[in-house]
Amino acid sequence: MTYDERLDYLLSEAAKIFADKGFHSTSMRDLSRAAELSLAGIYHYVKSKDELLFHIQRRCFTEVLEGARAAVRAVADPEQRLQVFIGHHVTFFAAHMAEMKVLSHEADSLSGDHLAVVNDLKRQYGELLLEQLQGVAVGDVGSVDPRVATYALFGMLNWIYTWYDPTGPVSPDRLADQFATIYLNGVVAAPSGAQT
Amino acid sequence: MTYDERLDYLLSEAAKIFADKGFHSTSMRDLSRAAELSLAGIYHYVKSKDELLFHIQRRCFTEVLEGARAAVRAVADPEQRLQVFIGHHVTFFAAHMAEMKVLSHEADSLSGDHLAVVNDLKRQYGELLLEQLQGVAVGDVGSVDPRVATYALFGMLNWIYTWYDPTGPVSPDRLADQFATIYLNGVVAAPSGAQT
DNA sequence: TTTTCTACCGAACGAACGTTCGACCGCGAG
DNA sequence: CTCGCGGTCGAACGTTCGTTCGGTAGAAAA
Repeated sequence: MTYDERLDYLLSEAAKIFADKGFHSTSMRDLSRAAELSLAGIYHYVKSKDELLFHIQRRCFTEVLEGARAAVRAVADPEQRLQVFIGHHVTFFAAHMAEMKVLSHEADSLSGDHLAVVNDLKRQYGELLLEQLQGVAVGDVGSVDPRVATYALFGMLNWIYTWYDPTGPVSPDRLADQFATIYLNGVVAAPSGAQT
Repeated sequence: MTYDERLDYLLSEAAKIFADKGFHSTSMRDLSRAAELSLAGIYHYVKSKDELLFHIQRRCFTEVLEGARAAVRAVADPEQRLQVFIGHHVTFFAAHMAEMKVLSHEADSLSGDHLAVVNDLKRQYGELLLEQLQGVAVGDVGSVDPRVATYALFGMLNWIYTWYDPTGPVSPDRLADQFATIYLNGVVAAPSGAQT
């Protein structure tokens, strides 16, 4: 096992435990057990517990950001772009539950430079969504603040770590479709007739 | 100051600190400082740190549940009921930010009986929303699972603790309206014409 | 006046925490 | 062969944690 593989393994095991018990309730001893590495051995790969969380968050956020950029680049229609953004987020979330839960739930367990870096990624991701939102008219004649619409969607999307089971009856693809339907057209049946 | 007032004060100060630093990062010494009570004195009012969190969560959840029940009882139209439910949740959230953040963010910091009691309240609250949803047709001809629709709304609503400032430019009432618009009719402008 | 009880506190306890230290081992370079 | 170094470890460090214990002050009850 190379150095990089070992680090990967440590990070992914750590993500699982952080997701399960929370960052602050996880001890370095828990991690050493799960990563099959001595307590002291962990410090050969990371400087501190905080840095470990930082690595997990930055890596995951970078990946989801780049994935989303690539996904929306592939289609032209604004409404479809928004759909694709949602689809990518949900699918990625379902495929990386532990890391994404850590990203969503431990958003302010970091501080200082670490927090600043992650917050900058968050800003970029939010702006990417905002751009997609500008393509579709928001609400009935602009009565909805785009920033509110952004946070509303992220809430819907990120909340899934509290309840969703990717192996349950609702597949990630179907979940994505349903979220897109709700967010784009609402929960109330269209007033009969006209629908895409 | 009576016993009950003292306990209230302790609970509300504790809620603020839990909201600020998280449950596990808050020490009993932090609480004793904020509540102007000695460390040992706290244990005259609660049996443990866990019980303290439990009191905060149960009290807040009971209040929001009863408030929501009263709110939807007051109107008859199904669509308006849903609107009222959303309005109540947002307004209550904005008025009790600390407690509601603790409720949302420390959902599984409890265990055993305490967790079971809070989860039961959560179940009731979810069912109340589900009942409101049954009044309006969900999605275009039932393509959306009501359970998914429920979680989607709760995500939108509860996520506000991560970004919303009730004293900022968007008032709680306006936020509620915008959430209702998005959730009921979607973010895409209606295909021209017909709108309630 | 004496007793009882409620509210409260200082000091301490044992456990668990994140981190560090010094040493050991196997391996490629010299 | 031996030297140095990257990877690993057991043991310990100092600190902080949640909780408990024995006791005090003061008001109410006797």
